[in-house]
Amino acid sequence: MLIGEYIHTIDEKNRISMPAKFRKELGKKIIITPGLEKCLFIFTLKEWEKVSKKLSNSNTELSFLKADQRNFNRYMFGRAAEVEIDSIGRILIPDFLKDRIGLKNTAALIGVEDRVEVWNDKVWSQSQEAISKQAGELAEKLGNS
Amino acid sequence: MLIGEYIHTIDEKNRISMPAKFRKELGKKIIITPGLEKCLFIFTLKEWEKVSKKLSNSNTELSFLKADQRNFNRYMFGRAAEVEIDSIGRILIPDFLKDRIGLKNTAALIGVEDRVEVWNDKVWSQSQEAISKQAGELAEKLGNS
DNA sequence: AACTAAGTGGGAAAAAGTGGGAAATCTGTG
DNA sequence: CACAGATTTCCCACTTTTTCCCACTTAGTT
Repeated sequence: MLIGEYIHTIDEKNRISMPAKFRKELGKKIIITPGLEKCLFIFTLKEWEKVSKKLSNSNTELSFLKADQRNFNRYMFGRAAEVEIDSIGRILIPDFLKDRIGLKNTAALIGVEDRVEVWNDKVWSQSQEAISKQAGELAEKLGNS
Repeated sequence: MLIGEYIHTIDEKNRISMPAKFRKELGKKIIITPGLEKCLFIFTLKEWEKVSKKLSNSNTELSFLKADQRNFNRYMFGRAAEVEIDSIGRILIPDFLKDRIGLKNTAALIGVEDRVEVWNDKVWSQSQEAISKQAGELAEKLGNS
């Protein structure tokens, strides 16, 4: 399971090292896609298979949302990239994804169960502050559903 | 069952020793997460499995499609850490968790049935005073529900 | 007072993260 | 098609952080 928060730097060559604790689970190749909210999602190949299968199959359940579905899939698939992890655990983030979330020198790498999220570190800490305040509320809400 | 209150110091390397009475039950590895209210939760791996299963409904659907779910998972998983207990019973508290609850030199370790809570010792004693005053009231409330 | 167990502190080795050079590849131009 | 310049890839090296192990101190027990 991928958990925890790590702040790493992005060097001039656009490289960023994956936290050592994530490497075993991530394997050698990963899929990086634009995420929801201002972040990127990183999936293992295995997880990506699951995700893409579910996204494409959900037509059956969500047929009334077809146009939305198409657009969402364009969003997720169209900008996804397969990226290799180098011998010492670093990846290259494509420029178009970097720009999308305003990455500059440092990024926050967040393990969220079955994916890694990449955030501008400042945006991350701000959004966490906001979320921590709501956490109790959210917990109750999810607890009831 | 984990019970009791212990005040321990946190050294310059961010280490804190688990009370000897907790060690057998905690095992070799634990999960430490932000708690609700201003404390951290420490779970055994077994307990964490239960907790995380309840938190994510990733078996049934994609965990990232609902905004509330995303945010709560970021909070619970993103700021969790799997931590080993060293040969003499100490753990390392990640900085981002330490900061969150304002830990400095000493912490209160509280056994609460199936988890351990970590508090800033001063915050703990204050909140205890407050709670003891309400305890009777709280009991009635819970008895009625 | 000696012994044991629990908690605290610190040094040395190992690992993780960061930076940078050189070879290889790509791009565009004459 | 050859070449220069730029970009990418691969590898090595440095620095910082983490991990592992050992030793000291305190408190409670016999």
